[in-house]
Amino acid sequence: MPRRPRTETNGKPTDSECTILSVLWARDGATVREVFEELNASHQMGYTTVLKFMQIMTDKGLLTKDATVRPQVYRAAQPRQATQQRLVKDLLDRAFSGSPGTLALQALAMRKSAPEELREIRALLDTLEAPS
Amino acid sequence: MPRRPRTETNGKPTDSECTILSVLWARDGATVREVFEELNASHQMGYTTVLKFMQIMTDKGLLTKDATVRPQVYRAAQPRQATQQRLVKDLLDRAFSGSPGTLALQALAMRKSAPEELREIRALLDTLEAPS
DNA sequence: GGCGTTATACGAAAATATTCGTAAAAGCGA
DNA sequence: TCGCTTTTACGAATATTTTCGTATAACGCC
Repeated sequence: MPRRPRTETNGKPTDSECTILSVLWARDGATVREVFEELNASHQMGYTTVLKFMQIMTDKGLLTKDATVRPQVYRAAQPRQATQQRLVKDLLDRAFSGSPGTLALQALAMRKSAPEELREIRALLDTLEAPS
Repeated sequence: MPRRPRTETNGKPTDSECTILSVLWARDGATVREVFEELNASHQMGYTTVLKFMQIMTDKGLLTKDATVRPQVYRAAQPRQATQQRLVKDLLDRAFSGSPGTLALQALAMRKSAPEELREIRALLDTLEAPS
């Protein structure tokens, strides 16, 4: 008989949660309907499905909601970068032998990036390579 | 009454599957026991659990197994890079607004990378920046 | 060949994630 | 205020992932 509950949270938001967070990061506050409008276009997700996710995420502490305004406004509880950092760390450990360089290479090779970003990366490389 | 089966596979291996793939990528072929030994150290995962995963993954086409040798030997069915690519793409779309540069930056800022990798990245940046 | 050990197959419980229906609550005009 | 629309709350079916127990098969040795 199967057992062993194993309660271990890696703290990482699920795929769907990331999708929703992504929308919120780009807007700094949005109603369920607004999020729904955007997700319904790309993914096919019902209104109450989105609502439910946002409620669950609020319970988990991933979102905060302002209930003083009528259509309630939700916001990401954690800064974007902090969450992204967790996601990257997880992917790194799980599928890149913890090698950030390999991951960075794969990411850059994926699509063409903005020249601006490339310059930023170069700058970061400078600080990383020349510590002294 | 809840419905809507929704059968949509994003093709991405699950977290546990990635963990196992990671071990196989580093060895080019391993028995269940070998994978187990390694995972039991880091994560706490029972022997049959690992076995089951590897069987499921074989069914899914993620692994191949050589049943001609006695302790059967498993291998990743897809090249490492191809799978990593899929994972990166998914993360990119889901949490980085599709911006590879941002992801690369986060990855590099995470831990210190080998100087060698940094040079590789710089080289890649050169080809990306100076097309002509 | 018989026996103890290791390996594989099979099945299913438990935990988690995803999807909505439905009903109650809140707003809004007429 | 009454009825209609929009928003929230709640609960639950489904699907997916993770976890193993147990049973069977294969080996290795004596």
